[in-house]
Amino acid sequence: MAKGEQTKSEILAAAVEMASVNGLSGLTIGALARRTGLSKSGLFAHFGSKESLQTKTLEAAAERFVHQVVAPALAETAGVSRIRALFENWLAWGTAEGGRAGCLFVAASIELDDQEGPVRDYLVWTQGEWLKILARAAERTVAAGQFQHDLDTRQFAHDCYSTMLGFHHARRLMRDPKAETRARSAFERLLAAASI
Amino acid sequence: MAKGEQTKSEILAAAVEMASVNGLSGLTIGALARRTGLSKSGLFAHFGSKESLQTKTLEAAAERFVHQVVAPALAETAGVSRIRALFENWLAWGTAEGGRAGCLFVAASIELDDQEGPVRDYLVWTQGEWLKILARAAERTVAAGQFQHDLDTRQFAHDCYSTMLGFHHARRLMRDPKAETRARSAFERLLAAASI
DNA sequence: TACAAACACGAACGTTCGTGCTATATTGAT
DNA sequence: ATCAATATAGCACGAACGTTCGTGTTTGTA
Repeated sequence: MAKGEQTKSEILAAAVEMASVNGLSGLTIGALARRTGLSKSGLFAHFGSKESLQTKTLEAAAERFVHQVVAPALAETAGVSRIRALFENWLAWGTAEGGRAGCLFVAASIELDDQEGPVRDYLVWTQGEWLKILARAAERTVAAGQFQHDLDTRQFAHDCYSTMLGFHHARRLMRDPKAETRARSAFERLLAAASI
Repeated sequence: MAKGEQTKSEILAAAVEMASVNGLSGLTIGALARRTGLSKSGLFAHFGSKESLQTKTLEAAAERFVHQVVAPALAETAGVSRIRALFENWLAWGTAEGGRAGCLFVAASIELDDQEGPVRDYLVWTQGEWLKILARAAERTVAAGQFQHDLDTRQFAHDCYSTMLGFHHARRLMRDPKAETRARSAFERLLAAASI
């Protein structure tokens, strides 16, 4: 990896962390430069615009997400156990880094829901992909004979994600010690309702 | 109402709208002054600090929320119909103003989950109250014999709110035309699982 | 070893941020 | 009509914002 790429990926690693805490608009170039030990202009040159930095940060987060949440779950055999893995990995992902920093995508989803532009477009795309991944996992579970054959898999994906969002709220804002218990309880009921 | 109070409540009405779109940190004093036709300093004098403005904005939103969501539901007879009213009113609340402007509390919940301070504290309090309202409505439904007597009402409240958050995501970010259908479907399953 | 390309820096731009002062209107009670 | 209290405007501040520019410093290649 060339020097520039190396630096860029270090910047983006810090950017993902910072944006997870302060949001994408709270991700300022000055603060990011201070944190990475670069000058503002030196850092800026890597991206050309704040908007580009935001998009690249989301891309970097998506790469991590695939690595930490999706890929390990695909290692599980298709069916309920894979769905369980997706769910558990997501909980761990949203809780990572010692409890600090919620899921960047959740934060961005709220921040950008009224802000038109390419950053929003990219976010919508990733979120759509994530829902598709959940739906596809449900389809495979139907095919495996573990879920009802007439299950609305898109609805199932939607309900799963709602549960995750509820967890995020309970855990990060309310600091409810029962957050994980609540989330798992809701998730198990979803599984039960979908199962044969 | 004295002149000052009149102006202040007009400011806060605009502030709630603006913060619903841009978030609490995106609610800037300059933009708010421009919108209300006041000078920056004139507006500022009403609050003394940005933090106070944010808190007062949340308070104003809470007042509206009680008025539009909670109070009408309390007019319904206790039981499933009241819970349904709470749910439907919430959907309408999050969709109000011609589709623009999501729920300010949802936005603030994400924005403030890592930002310590009195604004966060106040938000946590309101969200706790909201969850209590849902739980209490469930308790009354149990007492009315419409829900199972051993229902975990706090869990029920949590699951309801998760469904609302899922709706918010589907509707505002994804612009899913089926958002309401999906939300109602999930909600009806919740009701069914809790019912006798 | 020379040289071009890639990389990073410091300084400054214009704008907006929140927040103070001080003075002037506007208001409500006497 | 007078006067004190309240309400708003004007102006200025230091800091931070994203961005641009010109200039060095590394780096890989010829």
